[in-house]
Amino acid sequence: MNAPAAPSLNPAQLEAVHHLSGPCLVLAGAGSGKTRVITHKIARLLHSGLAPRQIAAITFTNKAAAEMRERARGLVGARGAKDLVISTFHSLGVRMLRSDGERVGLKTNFSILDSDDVLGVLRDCGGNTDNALARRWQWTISLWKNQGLDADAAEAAAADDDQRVAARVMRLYQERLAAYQSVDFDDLIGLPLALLKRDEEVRCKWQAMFGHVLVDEYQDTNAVQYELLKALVGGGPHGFGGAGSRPFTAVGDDDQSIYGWRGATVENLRRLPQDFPSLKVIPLEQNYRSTGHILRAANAVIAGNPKLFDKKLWSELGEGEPVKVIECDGEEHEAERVVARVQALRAGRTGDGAAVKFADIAVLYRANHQAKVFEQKLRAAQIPYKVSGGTSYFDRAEIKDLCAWLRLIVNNDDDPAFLRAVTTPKRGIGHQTLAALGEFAAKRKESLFEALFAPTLSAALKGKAIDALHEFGRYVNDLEYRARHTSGAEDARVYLMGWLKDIGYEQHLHDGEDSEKLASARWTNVLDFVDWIARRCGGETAAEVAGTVEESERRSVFDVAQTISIIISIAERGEDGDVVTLSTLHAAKGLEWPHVVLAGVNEGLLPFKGSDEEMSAERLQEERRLMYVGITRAQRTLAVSWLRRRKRGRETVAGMASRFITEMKLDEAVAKEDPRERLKRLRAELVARVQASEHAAAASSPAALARKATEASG
DNA sequence: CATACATGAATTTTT
DNA sequence: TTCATGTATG
Repeated sequence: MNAPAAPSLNPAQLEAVHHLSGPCLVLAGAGSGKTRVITHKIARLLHSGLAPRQIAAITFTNKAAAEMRERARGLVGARGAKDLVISTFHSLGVRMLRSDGERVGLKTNFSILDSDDVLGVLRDCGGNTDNALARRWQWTISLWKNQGLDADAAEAAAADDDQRVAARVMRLYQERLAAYQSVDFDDLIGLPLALLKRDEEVRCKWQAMFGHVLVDEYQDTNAVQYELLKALVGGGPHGFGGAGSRPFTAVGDDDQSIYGWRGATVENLRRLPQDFPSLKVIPLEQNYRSTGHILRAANAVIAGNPKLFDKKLWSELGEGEPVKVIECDGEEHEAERVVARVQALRAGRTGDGAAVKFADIAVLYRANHQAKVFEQKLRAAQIPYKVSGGTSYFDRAEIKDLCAWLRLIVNNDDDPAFLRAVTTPKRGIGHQTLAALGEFAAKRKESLFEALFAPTLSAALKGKAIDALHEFGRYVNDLEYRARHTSGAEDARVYLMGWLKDIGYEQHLHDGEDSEKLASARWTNVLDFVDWIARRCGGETAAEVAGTVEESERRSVFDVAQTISIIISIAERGEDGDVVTLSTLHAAKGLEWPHVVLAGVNEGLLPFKGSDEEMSAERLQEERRLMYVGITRAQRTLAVSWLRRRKRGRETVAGMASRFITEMKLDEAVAKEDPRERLKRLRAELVARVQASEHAAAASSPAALARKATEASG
């Protein structure tokens, strides 16, 4: 995937790579080889004399960062790639705060709360409010922070009572975070920015550190991230932006901006030429991914949006096949037809007849719940698949609980783990106690766990609370000791089950869950997890670790726990071979497949329309970009399906094809098709079909199945 | 206070 | 359909 078709860079790419002296904006259309540009530019920068550590490439996801490092390694070798600063905005923020956070009142080993933790804190702040309200607050507060507002600014700008309440909760929340010596994800951007703005010494240090900053997916930046970028590249009268800044490269595509709802703003693209008058804007318009029909459909759809910059994709890959529209009776029918198409593609009975793997095929849709029917039908047809973008096994609360304990056992100073473990299950240690402990620890610049055994703690806390904390601490120490001396799957299982019994975890699940069924489902997950860890402690017959079936080495629980985050990330990456991908459109961004089906392309679903809000022009434009992103994921064939009847709530309502299907102007495309092209295509299809029927007759597979598949593909 | 039933609402996601 | 929250009843 993502393999460049061209052996060398095209003129626009070259220009982008060679522009080292000033600010540069690369408008990288879908499939135009932007990662190539970034990696080649990194190589060029190294060649021009910058040290690896002076080059910062910033991405949005860890996955993107890992991929970029991999690609860079391929180009400049392992030695050069190792010291490149390739990281996400957030991990760069962590780095800055770990190094200089003390200047904004943060001890060096502050904790980072995940969104579950945040929800808990917010519920506390609001006096044990219900989940839904707390979630709304979380949402609102996060958006505010993304716009660079603090509690005061938010309260001043609050539009109604709800927002005023949220702003007051935000103030409490910030106080609580400070007391816990914790930050949330948004703070990982906001606090470094505050740091750079406030402290000239620190600002100079970081500005001097990076000779060139590259930002990937620039259209996804929010206001605060843009400010942080400006602060990093410096220049200008106030040290931000303007003339005299360090050179940087922003790579993005306004047509692929699909994260406005979480604070990203295309404004950042609009402002870039204004804030940096010497900005060099370079559009990359040659697409190396998709065939003509697909690209034309994409261009036609996106033409419905006002454009910021002039840019139109073209391709040398030939016309390919026309985009197919599949009209379905309902969701079930849609899933059946999609499955049939998968089978037809796989049997090579469509397109140019090249061998098609399951992994070459993706089904993309607007909302997660749409995956369900496809899963059912794919399972029924025995087609392997993976769902990307859904909640992962490792995101489940119970698994995170246990991981927190293991993290704490391995690293006593992991404060987020401490906070989670010490309160799950509840053991009479509340936020009063924890706030006091946090404050105490912060003063001493110690982790919570260290602070817990300090003799002077008794000055800050009452005896009862201290007793509870000490008991917890002793228990964790005991667990740690035994974890080091327990190895082999069987003993590990005993150890882990004993631990769960000690902390009363099963009971905890039943207490927290009012449905018995759900509680036992969670407990089953826990048992799976225990088994999963135990197996990794080895010593058993034929333990299947990383696919090998050899007698494995015995490893201690401690060792296994130590590598748990790595194991999880590998398990999550799922190098799971030849499977069909089911994914939301959002999660599909940046990926590509030879064959793509866009499912449920209905008015109301894509463009999505909630129950009672009317759609603003901006919302519609973002939906259109989403459609554009979907179309441009396809390399060789694209099918778009929609539902004549759609379920909404309990009732079934008439479904309408999305306006985006009309906007693709498919009829026009076929009509304008070169007659020779068309003849060639039809003949190829015919040949493929004849071959297919021969193949079907020869194979033992039921003829009915083959007929069905052919039907659906034609 | 806990359980049972009714009613209403349903995006997108990374760190 | 499913999930979560609210209300009524024991």
